[in-house]
Amino acid sequence: MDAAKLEDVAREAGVSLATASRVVNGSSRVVAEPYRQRVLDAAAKLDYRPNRTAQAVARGTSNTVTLVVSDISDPFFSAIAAGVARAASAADLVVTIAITERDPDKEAELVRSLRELRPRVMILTGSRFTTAHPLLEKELRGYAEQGGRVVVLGRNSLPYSSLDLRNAEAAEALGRALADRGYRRFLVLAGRHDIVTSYDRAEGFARGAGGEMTTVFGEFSREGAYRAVMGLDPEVLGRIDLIFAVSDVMAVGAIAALRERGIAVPGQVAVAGFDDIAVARDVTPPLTTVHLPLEMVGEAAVDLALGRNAPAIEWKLEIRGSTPAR
Amino acid sequence: MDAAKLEDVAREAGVSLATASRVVNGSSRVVAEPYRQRVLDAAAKLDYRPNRTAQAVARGTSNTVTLVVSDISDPFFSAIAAGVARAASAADLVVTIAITERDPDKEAELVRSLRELRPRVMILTGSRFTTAHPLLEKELRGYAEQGGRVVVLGRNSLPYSSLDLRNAEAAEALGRALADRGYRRFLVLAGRHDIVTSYDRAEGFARGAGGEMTTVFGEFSREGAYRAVMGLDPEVLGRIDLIFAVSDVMAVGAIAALRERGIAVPGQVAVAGFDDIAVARDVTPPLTTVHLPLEMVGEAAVDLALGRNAPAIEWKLEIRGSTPAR
DNA sequence: TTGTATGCGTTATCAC
DNA sequence: GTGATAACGCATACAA
Repeated sequence: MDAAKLEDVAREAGVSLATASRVVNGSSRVVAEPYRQRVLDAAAKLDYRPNRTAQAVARGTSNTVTLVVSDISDPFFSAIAAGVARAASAADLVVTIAITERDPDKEAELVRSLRELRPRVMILTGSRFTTAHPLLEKELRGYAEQGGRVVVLGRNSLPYSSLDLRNAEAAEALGRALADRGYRRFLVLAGRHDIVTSYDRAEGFARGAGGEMTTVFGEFSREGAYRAVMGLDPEVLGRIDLIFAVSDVMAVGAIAALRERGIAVPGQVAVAGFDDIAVARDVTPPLTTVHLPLEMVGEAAVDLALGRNAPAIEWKLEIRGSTPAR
Repeated sequence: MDAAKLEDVAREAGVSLATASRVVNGSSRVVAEPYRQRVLDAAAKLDYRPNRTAQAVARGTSNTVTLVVSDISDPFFSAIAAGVARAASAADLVVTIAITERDPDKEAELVRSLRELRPRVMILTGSRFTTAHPLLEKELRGYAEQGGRVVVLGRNSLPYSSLDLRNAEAAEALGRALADRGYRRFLVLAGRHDIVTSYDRAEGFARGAGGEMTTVFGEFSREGAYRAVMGLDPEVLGRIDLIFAVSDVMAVGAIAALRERGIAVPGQVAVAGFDDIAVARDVTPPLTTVHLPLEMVGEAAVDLALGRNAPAIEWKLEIRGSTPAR
């Protein structure tokens, strides 16, 4: 048995297709009460469900928000996704997700093919890169020209609504706080420097912390950080008193590597991260980090896309056991 | 400027709409080379992108897979989502996510409204309940009757493809292994007993472990477990030597509570979990658990939905530092 | 093999 | 206020 269509409802109610459409989609509110009730009854009786894809074609736009993330199993992104999902649900929007695997080319390709879905909104949360990407820019421009709303997370030079997490400012405050606690010789564990988020956090931290600063690069993931720290020269490790990883995920990898190398945390080397993902409180010692209200970030992204004014995103220092005063 | 439509491509190439359609969607492969090339050129020149929603209307079905999860920020679900996303991407399917917040009624309501999108596939990963849910069953039945493919994760009595994680079997093996290591007095930290997954794991564990068994119920989350353990009678805590939490997320909450209460882990009370989410290796001590290949589970769900035969899901014991031999 | 014509389920523009 | 009817963008019988 096929699904009941609007035509069936109209026939059952003894009204025209147009009238039936008016009452079930509630656009133009002008429908006389007796007719209105008959249509509603017919729809209920037939268990009518509108076909959203058909609506999208007729209206020229869908009720979809597309969320582009680097990796949905990364707690940073899944927390944001939770916020997007909640806000979208409240606005009666459907969320589609797409994974870039941290590949700028793949991201551009995704945006390109996702346009085919005619989403109302596209939210880009994967890290921005310092290098321009012509294809991405072209696709976004085309999408926006055709009425799509774009929201980009993080500092960027794209001409769309953007949600700045003020990474540099927060990292600077963290660096200052750790310097105040007596740390002097730092290792910054960064992602690639063409990742804006990584660059801003590393640079901000250095500015705030002062002192000696060594920078090491690794993949922007737990394993990348783990490998980077495992590969560190013992001489370097002996010289530093704190590792600042540009994300909690990386900090966790760094701690694992330090342990594996027999280096006491925070006794010999302290560790700090960024994001305050759930694990930050559950590792031992609890991780000093910068708290970001990630779910709220996701909600704010949807708000922005819908043209509402989004709440400001406020970061907050979380000084925990991984960086005792010394 | 509006997007180029198929009609524009056809006109530009000097062929009919039908011919243009045939070459760009690749269905019936029969199109003479010269025409074919002209259409391709025209499409490229106009930067033509098919309108997926219109295709969905015309074809009567979309290229969408809908993923229903309890909470996307829970690592269990986000790992599965990563697998679903990967497999879907490979099959040229788009993934939409929906969040139930662990509410059976909301789940049913979601399924109901998600049907409006006419997805090809619906994957239900939220935990099954032992109590029947008429609305959910009605919606799923209707969806399936209209050609939709349903895949349900976990043991269940729903008449659709299902992916059994063999929770009871694995939990039993874990219980046996821990008994072999000398543990005798157990506390099982379970979710509600009408959650099939929780019930199976608790029951299987008890069967394998033998010995004394106390069962405590909490919300199926980190906070729920934390609260449950914080509320535990000291006398009970003094009597047990191991807590088995039915998920790693709960185990982590339990460990936090034990620490807060000043109880040494694993010195006074050992802890074991289930799932082997990423954090399991990063907490201290590393968590003994049952490894599930969660991303593979997600991929297998898509395989099943597409009528391919999915690889078997193999669990594996991971005995770690949280349960030393005694 | 190609083109014509019709249909997919809705919305929206008209007259009435 | 209501009802024909033409879009919306594409797929596909059927005829040529």
